Amino acid sequence: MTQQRRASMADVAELAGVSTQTVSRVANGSPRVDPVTRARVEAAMAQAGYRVHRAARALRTGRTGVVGAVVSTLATVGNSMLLEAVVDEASARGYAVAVARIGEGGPAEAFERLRDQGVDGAIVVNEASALLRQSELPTDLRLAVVDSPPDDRYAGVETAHAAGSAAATTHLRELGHRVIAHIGGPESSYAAAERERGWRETLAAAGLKPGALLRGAWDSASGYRAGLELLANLDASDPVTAVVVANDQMALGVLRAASELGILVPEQLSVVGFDDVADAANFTPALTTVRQRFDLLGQRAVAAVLDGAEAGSRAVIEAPLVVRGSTGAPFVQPA
Amino acid sequence: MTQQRRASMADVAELAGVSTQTVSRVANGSPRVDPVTRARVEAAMAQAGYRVHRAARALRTGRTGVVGAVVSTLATVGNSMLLEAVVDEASARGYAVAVARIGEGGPAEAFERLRDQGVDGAIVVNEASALLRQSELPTDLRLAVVDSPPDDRYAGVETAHAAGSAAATTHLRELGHRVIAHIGGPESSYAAAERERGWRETLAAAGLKPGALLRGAWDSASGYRAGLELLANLDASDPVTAVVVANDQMALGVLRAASELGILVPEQLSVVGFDDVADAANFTPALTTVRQRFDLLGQRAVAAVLDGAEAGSRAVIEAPLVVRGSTGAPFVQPA
DNA sequence: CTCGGGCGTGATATCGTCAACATTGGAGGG
DNA sequence: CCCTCCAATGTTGACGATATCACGCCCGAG
Repeated sequence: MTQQRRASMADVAELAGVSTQTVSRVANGSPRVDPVTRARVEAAMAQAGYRVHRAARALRTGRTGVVGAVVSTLATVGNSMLLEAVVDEASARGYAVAVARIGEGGPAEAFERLRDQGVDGAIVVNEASALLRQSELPTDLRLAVVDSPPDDRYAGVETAHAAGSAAATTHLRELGHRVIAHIGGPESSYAAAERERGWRETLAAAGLKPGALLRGAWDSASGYRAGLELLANLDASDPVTAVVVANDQMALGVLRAASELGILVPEQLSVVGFDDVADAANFTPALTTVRQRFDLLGQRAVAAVLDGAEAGSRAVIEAPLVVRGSTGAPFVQPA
Repeated sequence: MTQQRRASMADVAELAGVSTQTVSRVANGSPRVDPVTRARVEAAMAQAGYRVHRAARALRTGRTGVVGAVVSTLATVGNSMLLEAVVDEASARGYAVAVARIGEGGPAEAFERLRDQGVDGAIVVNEASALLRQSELPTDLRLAVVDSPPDDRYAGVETAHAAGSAAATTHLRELGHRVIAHIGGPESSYAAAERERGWRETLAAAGLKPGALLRGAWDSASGYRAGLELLANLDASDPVTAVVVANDQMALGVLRAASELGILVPEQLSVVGFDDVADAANFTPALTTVRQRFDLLGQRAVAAVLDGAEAGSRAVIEAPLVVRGSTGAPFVQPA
């Protein structure tokens, strides 16, 4: 099979005995084409192996059919899952996804690359809130930003962090826990702040004093360290019996810390995570956690960009609590 | 600031008092431009905020400046890290990366989307070997495939899986271990097969009989199950004292299994992983493992596509052993 | 002094598609 | 029966860049 020049509309038009304009109409699903003609054109397209030349179309229409995804790193599970969801949704809509990573040049450089590439819009993936503030946001680009504070320069999409965290806290309270601690994410993170708020406000509403508040950096090592610190003085007068952890990886670290200290989960300590990563059900014990619907987040983010959500709008994805084995009623010390 | 039409070469040309062709030459770094003229054109470009219209260029030249990345999932750390490296290297070369995920339609559909998009080449990320066999490979696309068997339809890039695994095995043997087991990855994986081979051949070369061989599915839960099975009959006549695990996540599961069974690592069992994920140094104990250089893999893969490596060529990235706390000399039972 | 050639630059045609307008033919109303 | 109108299709040109060729100019060799 010799490698031919790719077929153009002109080739198809000649094959089908119509004008290129009619081929164009068929290619774009215009209703103003006779069904018989349409069938003939479609047959010719198939025979010629025709496919639209997207660069030519982009040149003519000014739209490229590409959305950008701005990402700081793919090392965290959440970012990767979200990117995957964005790719899936964009693909389903016939769009391509171009990934731009925020590097040493900062977000401005990433946006620069995307604008250069001529994307039709861009999605900013997680944890870019701090970055966005210090940077010039492009005004000529449709922007959807995931998990960042409300801002009328872009359409926002976020998980119901506070509500999810509140559900976790309520779950613990209803089990009978009175001293509920929190291990949060980094201060720069909007998601972390919201999850902390859900915990704090739920306790306040129930008339309970908040337990200890520690912070980690999302990774399991920092969760482990925070866990050790939290559990160090368990024999105080008012010992913690439950902890809401801001993500699953840190919760894994807490489980390890408890295990090393000989503290039984959930008998002596109940632990709730956030994310519901793939392994969460396989932790020891299986982790009670708040599920993030990355698939929905990705869908809504893509929709916001492509369907033209207004800047300043917010879409919030619910985060259901998934109860597993790491939570239970507080252990009552035998008299 | 009113939103202007973006500047074209004609605008810049008029500003600088030259022809569009000269602007084009400056934009493309042609040497045949007088330095004075070049400076004038560059000033005009800056003033007009000019940037090349990539669709127009693509239409004329037939090259889009986009490389595709074909990926089955981003849920595994390795895939994500590799994608990140590919994005970085491609960006540095002025290329964009379009991500196509292998979905229900199989690899053919993913390639279809990329061809549709008009990419200049594509990189197939990890673990696609089984998929590739059953699928029509595009012949009109420059292809670099990571971690798949040699094939003269594409340029291959891979980690030195066997060598890395051999180094791990040798390390254990030199510590004095005689019964060294292996927990491998899925049978469909080329990387898993190579790592198993490194283990097996090293033992054979040393005149040792291979220990038990179990398999997992890369995730920590399957590593945990394999670990439990492996450690179930430790008091046999010839008990295993060390295990080479095919990746870090499964190694984490093994560590948990050992911990639950009260088996001390490394005193009673030495464990080696593969990957050197970010958390590996924070496992309990810190994990001895073989480091995968995803950054180099990504660079070489992009280079293979863009610099035109020949189909059938192979690039191999060395994988150094990182010794930490999970390996030690075998425990000698006191007489 | 003339001629060849390289260098910097410009003019023109073209890539494949689609928007806008033009054309055709037939149906339907007065 | 004619005129209007609309559906179906065609014609033309432009989107922005670059490949190609052509044009002066200057310099050095003969």
